[in-house]
Amino acid sequence: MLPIDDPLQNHLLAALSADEYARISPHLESVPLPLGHVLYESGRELRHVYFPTDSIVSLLYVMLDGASAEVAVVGNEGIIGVALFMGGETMPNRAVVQSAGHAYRLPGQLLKQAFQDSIALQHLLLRYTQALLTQMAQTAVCNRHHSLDQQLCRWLLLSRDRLSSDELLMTQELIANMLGVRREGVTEAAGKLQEAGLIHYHRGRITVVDRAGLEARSCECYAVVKREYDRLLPEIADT
Amino acid sequence: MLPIDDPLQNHLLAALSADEYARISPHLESVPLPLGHVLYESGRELRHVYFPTDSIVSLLYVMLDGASAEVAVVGNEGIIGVALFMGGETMPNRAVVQSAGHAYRLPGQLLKQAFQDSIALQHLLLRYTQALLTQMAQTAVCNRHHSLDQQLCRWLLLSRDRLSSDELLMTQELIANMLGVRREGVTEAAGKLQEAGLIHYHRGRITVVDRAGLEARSCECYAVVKREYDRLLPEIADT
DNA sequence: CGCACTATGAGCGCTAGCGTACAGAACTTT
DNA sequence: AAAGTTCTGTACGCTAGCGCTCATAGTGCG
Repeated sequence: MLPIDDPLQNHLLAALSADEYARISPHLESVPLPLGHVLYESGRELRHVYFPTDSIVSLLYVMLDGASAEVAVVGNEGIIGVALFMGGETMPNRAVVQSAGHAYRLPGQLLKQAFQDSIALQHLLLRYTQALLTQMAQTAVCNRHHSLDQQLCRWLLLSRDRLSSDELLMTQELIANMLGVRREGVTEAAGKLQEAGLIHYHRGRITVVDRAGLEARSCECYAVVKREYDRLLPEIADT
Repeated sequence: MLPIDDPLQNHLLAALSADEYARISPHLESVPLPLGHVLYESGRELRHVYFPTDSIVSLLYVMLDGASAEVAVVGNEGIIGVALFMGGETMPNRAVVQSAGHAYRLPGQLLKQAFQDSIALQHLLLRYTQALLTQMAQTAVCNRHHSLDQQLCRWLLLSRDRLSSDELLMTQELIANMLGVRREGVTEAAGKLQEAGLIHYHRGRITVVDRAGLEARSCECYAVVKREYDRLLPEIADT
């Protein structure tokens, strides 16, 4: 059993060879990620990349009028800050902590260097980025075609997978912000799911009771994304 | 003035150094891309990558029930087949010709090799991929929050930019499929735009009359995406 | 214990876009 | 010229989700 806050809880870090890991591990720094904390602000310079361990971070776009929508979610399977090794340096999305926990961060320069020096790391990060690409594409599709009910199922499953726990600490208000819908809409949809015995929730604490039921009720988007993550990053498949 | 069908009409190819270009140009093969042609089918093996010159290709996800939604659009600023150098080999999106024209294709193996060998090419393609990432993210946001009117404006502008021509050959039916909406909805929205004097259309031929007007009527999504493309790929800025 | 705050529930009118059906107009083929 | 096909316009009832408002029930704190 790993300690509560171990870098290797992050699957990308865990997938590194002993050599690679030895090289960067001295520079890894543990940071607590409180709920709502903004890890990265749209368009800003990226100083560090973050490897979540037991936290979840949402990438969202915030519109001029303040409304927002999540475009992807990152947990211990991934990394925040792909723009660094992709060469763009910045990106137009905010990164917000959606489920409190921890992450390890690494100075951007070090990651860039490692990316150049190690083909294996490069391949790993690029495959992760492709998975992220798929997640974003599927979010677009889901936003277009699927009902709030279905989207909520997808979202709960994505969160559950990334925490490896059936208990999620998040209010309906927060979920509404992520999905870019009304809070009341989430209340209603969540009510139906509870009615159906798939989840149980109470004041900011959601428990997934029937995971298979959620999958059945979700749209295909969840499965498509999960399949791509599993295919592209076999080293992380566990849930 | 470039000849009608010159590889250098593709901005990525044009951005290569003389050396790099000399190395791959013997393997470039011109292919005509008729309207509706499926360049790549979801999940299939990728034999070639395609560099559009005077055509536009849509990446779309096709759902189990047959409904579809575009997740990104690629023209002469880009390349079809990022999954090859990203390491995933396949992706869950179909690539369909949305505006007829031509592209140059290159055997996948050759591109992979070139990607490994040339840092400059690598950086170029990764920056392009990041721009694509932004486009997908913004599509997700747009699908969530913006009206069909606004989305149509965005879409017309994206197409116009990629053709460098005010005349687009596409039916409302086609546009509806891309946007993932009803054909009647497009008829109505396009009617309003024509009413307002921004476009003129007639049986599959749309003319952008007032480009600035379209931008003003579009949501911020168009501008966000355009700004990122211009920033990440300065060598392509022309429109 | 009482008070303030936070999370959830519920109601109501409104609108965008859907599904469907049909009609006319323009272009193509014979 | 006639017939068929493709594209566009119009209409109508329907539903999901919005914006808003207010009520209730837990929770934490002085």
